Amino acid sequence: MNKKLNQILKETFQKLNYNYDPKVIKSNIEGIDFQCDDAFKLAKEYHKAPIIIAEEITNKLKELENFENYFKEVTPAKPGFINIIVSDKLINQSLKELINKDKFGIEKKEKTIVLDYGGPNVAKPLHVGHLRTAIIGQAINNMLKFQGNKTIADVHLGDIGAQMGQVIYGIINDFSNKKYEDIEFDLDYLNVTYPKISSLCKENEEIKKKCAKITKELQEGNKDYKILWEKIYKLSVSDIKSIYDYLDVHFDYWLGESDAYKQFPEMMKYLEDNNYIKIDDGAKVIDVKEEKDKIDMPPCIIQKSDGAYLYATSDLGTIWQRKKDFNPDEILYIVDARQSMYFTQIFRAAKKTNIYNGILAHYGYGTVNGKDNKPFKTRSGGALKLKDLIKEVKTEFINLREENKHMDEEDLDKIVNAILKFADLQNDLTRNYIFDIQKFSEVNGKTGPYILYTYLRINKLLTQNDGHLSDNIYNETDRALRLKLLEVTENLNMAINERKPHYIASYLYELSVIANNFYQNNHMTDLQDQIKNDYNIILSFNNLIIKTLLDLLGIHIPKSM
RNA sequence: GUCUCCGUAGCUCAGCUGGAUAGAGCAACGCCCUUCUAAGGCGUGGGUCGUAGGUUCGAAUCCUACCGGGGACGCCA
Repeated sequence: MNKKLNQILKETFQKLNYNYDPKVIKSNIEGIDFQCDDAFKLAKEYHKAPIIIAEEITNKLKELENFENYFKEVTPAKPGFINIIVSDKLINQSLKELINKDKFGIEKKEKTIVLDYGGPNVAKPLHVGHLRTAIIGQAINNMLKFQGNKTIADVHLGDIGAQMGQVIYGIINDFSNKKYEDIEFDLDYLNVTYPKISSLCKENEEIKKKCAKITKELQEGNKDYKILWEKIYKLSVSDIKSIYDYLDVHFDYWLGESDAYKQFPEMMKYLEDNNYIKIDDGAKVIDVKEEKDKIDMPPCIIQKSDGAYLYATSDLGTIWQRKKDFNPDEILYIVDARQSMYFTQIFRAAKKTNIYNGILAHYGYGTVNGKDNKPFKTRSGGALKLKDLIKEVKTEFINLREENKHMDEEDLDKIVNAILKFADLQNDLTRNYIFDIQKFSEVNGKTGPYILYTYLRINKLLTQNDGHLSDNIYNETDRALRLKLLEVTENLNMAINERKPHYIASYLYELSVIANNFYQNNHMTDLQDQIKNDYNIILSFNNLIIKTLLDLLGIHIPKSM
């Protein structure tokens, strides 16, 4: 509809010899649908008062033969606005077109995009810090897929870092009388051992060194350690997977740093051969300074002076591998914003060395903070485990009211997902947010359950319709709903192009408010056939939108609630 | 210190490619179930958009400075 209006305005501007590409915007003035503010822009160039131009344009518009097809009213206002009330006919025409369009008429794209939104460490449980990246990342993945892109999600496990050496050290100590092959332990053991050794390392330099040695030897391919590594990996990864599954977060590849390590010999040779590497204080670095830099950009260190590889090497190796295996147009990282300078270094290094010349982007999400505005910690000081968070939200929800105690498990889980995800996705991803478990038990107001409830109560009203929408609109709530439905394309485009799921969340909420308003004010019983048919068409379209957009956010609709 | 993100209602947040009277949720108060789910709807109160300048016909939005907060700044990830 906006397109249509823009076009009509453009023609009108041209008739008056104004050379400008006008745009209508949604008006927040009561009773006005759209406004065009471009008379102000023309005022300077043509040396006329904006209001004069606005009047000329409205007068010209009114001369249109088929004016009534498009407008109910067009009026110039005060300093130079042009206020537009569209005709019911235009609304319905636009709605009919939209309903027949594939994917709500969004812009299609066909790129290959790799997404990085996992990053859990093997041997450490998933905690709240992993929640945002998973939820946001999966939503962006869904959005990009919906747009037509081919997406490749890689969990990118931290599977060969310092924590592995520490856990192996712990195991060797606890099972000193057994052969590595015969050692057996379970998840609970792992969950205790890692924090134990990790804190030991902090107070005991000796142990820390031993663990580091194990890590280094593991990275270099020590076969004994590899035996234990595999046992740890199997246990931990299946646990990690089960939680991701619960959250409906999925990855096409379960690669990790250890896979990146496989790229090192080839990559390092390439870097050396092409003279991209400099020795600095005994370490191998890639210089990533640029003239325009406002700060003194440190070089990207890819091999420590003791010969060990580190995080940057592994990320560069991963890019190397992705280029080789997937040849993507873009690689997106949904990672904590605190790493933004680090990513600048990596991206520059990849570009400068011609390892990868496509688009590299870091969508830094804000830190999850506690009420003290410091990164969130539980009372005991650790990070809250995702498993515990989910359990708590679920219990809270079940206890909310009697009916919930009898709800079937599948529906329950869908609602818990909706609560968690919507609470997270309604915030702009780039900003910090205050984590409050209370927030995740909220089911009234701007929440996931509210949207689900809206869908379900409207779904019950739906009966057959013949697919032919009339040109009538029956009342104000009806009109408001139709106008809101028409906004779906614009909102989707914006969300997908900017990779900001919260635009979808907020549109969903606004649509639900209006749909509930409609529900309250229009009873489907005892209506004339024509009206009933029309309502069925717009309500089923309403629910199609809600369902589709919820899907994009990773939220699914329960059978009942 | 430098860079960076941020400061909007009591609390948590939208709005930021400039438009008219700054929006939600929660919390508070009031009203609406003989009619499709009240997990709902309607209404009331609540604001120097951190401060001060600047650009502009017009600034929460753009620019500058300052105040306040988070974060990052070479061998951690």
